[in-house]
Amino acid sequence: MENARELFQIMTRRFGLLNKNCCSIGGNDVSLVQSHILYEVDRQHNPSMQQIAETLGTDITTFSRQVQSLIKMNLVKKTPDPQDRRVHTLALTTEGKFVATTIDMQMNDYLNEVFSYMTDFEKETVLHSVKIFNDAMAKSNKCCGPLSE
Amino acid sequence: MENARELFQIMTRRFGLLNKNCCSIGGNDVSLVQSHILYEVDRQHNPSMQQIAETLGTDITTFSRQVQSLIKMNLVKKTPDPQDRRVHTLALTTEGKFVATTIDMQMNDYLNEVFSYMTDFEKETVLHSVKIFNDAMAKSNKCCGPLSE
DNA sequence: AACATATATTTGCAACATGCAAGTAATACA
DNA sequence: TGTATTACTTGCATGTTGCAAATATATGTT
Repeated sequence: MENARELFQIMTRRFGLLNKNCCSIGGNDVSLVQSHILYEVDRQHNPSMQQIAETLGTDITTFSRQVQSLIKMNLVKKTPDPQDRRVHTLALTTEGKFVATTIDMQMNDYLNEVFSYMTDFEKETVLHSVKIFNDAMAKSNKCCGPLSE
Repeated sequence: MENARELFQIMTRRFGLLNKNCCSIGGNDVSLVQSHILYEVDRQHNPSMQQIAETLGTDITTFSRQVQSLIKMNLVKKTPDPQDRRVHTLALTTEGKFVATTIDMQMNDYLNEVFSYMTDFEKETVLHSVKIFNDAMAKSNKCCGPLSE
């Protein structure tokens, strides 16, 4: 387990598996993609469809349909922008906020469990490292564009 | 950007986007899932279908079909085990090895580019951190099982 | 040997996700 | 006014997914 790609490959796979499981809240069965949408809608302030789709690297047409599902599930609401009625801004409903918060808590619970196998110092080092790595990725131009933050 | 989940969410999303793009080698268009299969078949010694499917957390039926595609693309070969002819072991073809190696190189190139925005010390810290984190995840029982290594 | 049972893999099917091309609706600009 | 641009939605064709059921081989029991 020596090269960089190997380390990241394993990490992201495991993290992906985690995400896959832990997205059923109450009656709602939220897919991984949908949980990413909820996350970003929550994070950004009254984002437009385009903004979120671009952040997530999804085709806008696929995204449009995903949003339709989330609206049917009553987790997201879509409002035409009074300034420019072509754009539609997204927001979480009360239920959507609840679901997003619950997912967030579950993920943090899991991460804390993982951190419990480390010393406090290691935990801080890991968190700091991820931060450094994200910042570096954001600066990179070789791939994937800037993508928000 | 303060909580742990947030950091990991952003990181895995970006890394996922990266993976999405960089899997076209020569005439072969390899999907993300397929690149993970190539990676694991390469890593494990004459693995069975089940072994890889379980490592990757994919349903065996989906996996069976993915392998069929890879065989059609001439990247993987499947041999019935002489000891127990129910099990079929997987191996990369020469072309498959080439593709897997190329993907690996591309990913490492990208990672090195990302690392170029850090000091050497930071790079070492990040790699060490991912290693620690993977080990901790492997120990965790809350989710996702042990899953190889 | 004959039979039931267990295991490894494959196929049938139905649901869903994806992205391109083409459509609609609203704005901008000449 | 008319033409281009932008934001978003629908049609379609393709691909992925996983459950249930089928096949093929192995193992255990009588």
